[in-house]
Amino acid sequence: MKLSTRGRYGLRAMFELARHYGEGPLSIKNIARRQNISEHYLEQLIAALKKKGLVRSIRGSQGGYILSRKPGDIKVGDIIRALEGPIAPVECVRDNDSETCSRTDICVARTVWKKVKDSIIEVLDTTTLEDMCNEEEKIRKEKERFMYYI
Amino acid sequence: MKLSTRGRYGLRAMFELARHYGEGPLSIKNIARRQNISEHYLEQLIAALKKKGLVRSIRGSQGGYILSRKPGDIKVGDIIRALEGPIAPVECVRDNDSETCSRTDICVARTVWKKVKDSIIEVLDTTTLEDMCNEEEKIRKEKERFMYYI
DNA sequence: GCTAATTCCTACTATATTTCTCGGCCTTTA
DNA sequence: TAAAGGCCGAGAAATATAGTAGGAATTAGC
Repeated sequence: MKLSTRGRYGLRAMFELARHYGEGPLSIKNIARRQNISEHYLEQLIAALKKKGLVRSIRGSQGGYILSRKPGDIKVGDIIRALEGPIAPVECVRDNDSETCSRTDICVARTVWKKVKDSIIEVLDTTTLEDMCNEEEKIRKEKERFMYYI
Repeated sequence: MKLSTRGRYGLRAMFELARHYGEGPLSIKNIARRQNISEHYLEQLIAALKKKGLVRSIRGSQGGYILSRKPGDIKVGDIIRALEGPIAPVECVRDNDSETCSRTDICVARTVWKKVKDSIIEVLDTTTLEDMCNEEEKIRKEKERFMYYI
């Protein structure tokens, strides 16, 4: 049950954009270098993010990408969904409708997967890019304090 | 972030064994037929489960497999781990040690994945095969009551 | 002891998915 | 008008998944 690089790289790229929110566009080359991701590959990921309206592009020289809304309004879940499709450990719990499986035994497994799905979504949809920025700041300060005492 | 058939089939097979716990061994052919899984493929999955000590085999004619302990003592997490390896959405949170990433930005993403991992494990390790059997029974009873009123 | 049922084992294959590359066109700023 | 940078589609390479094939070893029952 691994997340592919799409989701991982994508989140890192979006985090990079969040860190520089309000400072003008960041180019793919720039993001790719900072996060150590293949440029062309990242291009495709960002295209998917753009399609879902999470980023806006500015074309031409000195162009690049910016978040389409403030970091606090972008959930990690939005990013993962944009890049990996619906969040669901198995197909049969993808949609939230009440379709029941034909066989009870399968349904019981389904109950487990449903719980897993809900718990994943709970985490991803209660964490925003802003939270991640705050977290980073916290870590930075802790490190600083640590250095002080050396 | 999908679970492969290994985990899905494996859980269904184990559930099948749980349903028949105490009734003697169930052959692969039997399980495969009941759960509609390729025999040879299931064989490989069960081999992995056996290696991890979750099932015991009885060789020869009339042989098959039985759970190595009672359904209440087998967590869904045990099964998934046996078939898919460590439960972790990304590599860097696989082990519970305190290895910190060299780059802070990655670490922040890591914090998110760590939370996801913990929430998945929480669900999978608090659900046993017995729970699934009880769940099935509950569903069965509900259906029965429903039929009664028609 | 023979036969049928069944586990056990190793290898192989086909397909799908993921990850990344290539090359070129279009847009905008300096 | 040149350089920076987004946009786009095809496809290559690597890896993982899902399954196949075939046969050896073991045991119950006759």
